[in-house]
Amino acid sequence: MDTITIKDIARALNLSTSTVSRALRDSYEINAETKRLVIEYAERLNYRPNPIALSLKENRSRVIGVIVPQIANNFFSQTINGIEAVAYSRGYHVIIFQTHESFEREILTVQQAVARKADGLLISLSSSTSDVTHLCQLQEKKLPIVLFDRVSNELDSPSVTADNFGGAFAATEHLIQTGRRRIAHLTIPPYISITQERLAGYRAALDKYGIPYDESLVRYAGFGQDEVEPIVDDLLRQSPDAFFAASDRLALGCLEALKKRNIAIPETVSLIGFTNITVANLLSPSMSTVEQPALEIGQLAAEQLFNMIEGKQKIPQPGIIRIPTRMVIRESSQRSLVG
Amino acid sequence: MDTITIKDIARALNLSTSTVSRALRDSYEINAETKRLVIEYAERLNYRPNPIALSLKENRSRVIGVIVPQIANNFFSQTINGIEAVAYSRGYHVIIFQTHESFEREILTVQQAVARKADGLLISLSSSTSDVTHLCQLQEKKLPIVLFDRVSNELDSPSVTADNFGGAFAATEHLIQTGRRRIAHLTIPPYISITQERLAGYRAALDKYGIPYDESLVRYAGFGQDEVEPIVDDLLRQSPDAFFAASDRLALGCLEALKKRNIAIPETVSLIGFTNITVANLLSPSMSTVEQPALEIGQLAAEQLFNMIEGKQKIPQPGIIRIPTRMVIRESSQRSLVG
DNA sequence: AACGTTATCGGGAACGTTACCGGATTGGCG
DNA sequence: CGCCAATCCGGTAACGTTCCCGATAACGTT
Repeated sequence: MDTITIKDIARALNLSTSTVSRALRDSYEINAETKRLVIEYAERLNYRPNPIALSLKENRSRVIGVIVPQIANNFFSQTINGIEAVAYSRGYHVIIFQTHESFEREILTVQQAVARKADGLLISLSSSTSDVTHLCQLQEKKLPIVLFDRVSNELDSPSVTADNFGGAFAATEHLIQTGRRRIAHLTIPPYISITQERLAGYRAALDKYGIPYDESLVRYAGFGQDEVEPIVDDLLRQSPDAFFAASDRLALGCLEALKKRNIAIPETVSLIGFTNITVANLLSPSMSTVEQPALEIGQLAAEQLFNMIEGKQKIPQPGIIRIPTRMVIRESSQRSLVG
Repeated sequence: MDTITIKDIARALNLSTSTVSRALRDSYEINAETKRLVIEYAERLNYRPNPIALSLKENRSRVIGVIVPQIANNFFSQTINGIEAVAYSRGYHVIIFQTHESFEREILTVQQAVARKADGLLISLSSSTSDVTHLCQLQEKKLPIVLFDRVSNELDSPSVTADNFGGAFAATEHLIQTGRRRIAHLTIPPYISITQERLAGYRAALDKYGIPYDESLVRYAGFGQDEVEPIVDDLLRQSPDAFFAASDRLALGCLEALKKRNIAIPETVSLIGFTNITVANLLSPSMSTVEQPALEIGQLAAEQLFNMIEGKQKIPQPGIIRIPTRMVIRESSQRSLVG
């Protein structure tokens, strides 16, 4: 309606749109006086170039798409924070998509992002995604893609994750060194890369200390509301002396279930989580955690993406960047008096 | 590059672009056979209309802007969840902006959203915002705006908030009924509407029970990292027997500070927070809270906005929709044995 | 004096899409 | 047989912007 365009300026100043355009972009072939006139007038009317027209012309949107399983999750909202910081500093906007852990929605969502002409995609795969051909196709069309956290090695794209193997190894080793032997591992659906890596770290630590790997101590939990409790019950029948939980939600669900059953932590079983909640120290008992640098993961992933977008570095080096985790020992995994 | 357009289809089928366009929109003036041809071909090539071209033509973006102080905050990320659900079901996309509690950034951010041609704005004001003329101007330009949570009555727009007065009243009354008299109120910067409302609820409850309002028991905390602790220290000199904290962050900071000083909760002081953290029951002690229905606030706010956008209901009814809060009593505010 | 240079600007096309207007062909009807 | 309406389709402008190509002077160069 009253948004003013380059045409309005041209008409008012008796110039052509091309002249106005060039004056505003400070072209050398425009008279200094004319420039001044145009710029002053534009300023006075608070002219802003129409980004949509720009996008249509330049075939790019200055928008990147971020696809995550869900945003109401501490880890992801922190990651998005990091992504946004980098994006905005480069003049890009961020559109966030949620897959809600559904493969179908992931496909739809990716299509949406592409239709919207996102200049690049930052993706953390849904837990039900085992096949990434929908992403491979995009990559063949030269759309920059960077994976983070939930990555896949079937896609030749840069990836950024925490050092899941190292974190899981450290957590398991810590439990062993505090006298635990039957360490249960409660983890997320098996397709996801991080599940595999954490499981591998867990097994490697067991190996190192000559503890046989017992499959019955490992359980995969989905993302349902009340899925955790029965699984914990089930695991308890194997009489574990420690729990290593692979995510925020699982660690908290685990803690809740154990408290509900009046199982002493850490006396009877100790507990360590792979999580990013900020209140771990305020829990009862305060919870040991392996922390992932979420903000940094987001920043790095975004930087990788912009390197691809702007550097025209078309050939993605499909390296995985691993960021070290940090283990914080709290009450829930103290050496048990019994052990 | 290889994104196919209506022109490609026209060329391939020896038709004009207008015919293709109408065929795809199922116009009555196109032969059924031609339609079939076009639609089949489009399907085969996986044609997707270019939303940017559409936006330019129709002067709307099918994008709404959400402006919040920060996303890495349980309340806001839940709210955004609600907003997204409604938006996506209506075929809109959501771009999220963060103000980081800065007035300057709020102004910039709003400008950004407008320049990006957002069809409407969903805003929760920054804590340093006392002046909303930057929003009034937009409203005069007929841009639909809906405020939520941190609202302002200086703007004639629909607003959606929790029942802050009622929640604060209930929390304070609960503290009084469990024998507390010197109730400290730790709250957020005073400009924000919710601060005023919660303070009013607090005072009203005191009034009802004939407890004089003591200004020295009320403190305003900013959003700095280590701001809470000294304030708690300061408040403790007034020997309060209860704390009513007005946000997630403050309640947790309060809990941490009190635990650090070995002050028994709830024996010496009891504590209730105005918050949305999901782990309140796992804290030590488990924390009483007044919960806001964040998801619902987001949904309702979004629906209000879409009513304005689509219903062309240009004249906003500037009513405030208040959604009831829910008080959950846990250990931190149990009746003290002493009192 | 004829030509090249420089400075400064305008015209038009293009990005992908739709809407308006107009045109062609056909069939029906008087 | 001629006219009109219906059916079906094409051409073009427009959304806001940039860029390529010219155009027009004024000036300097040979």
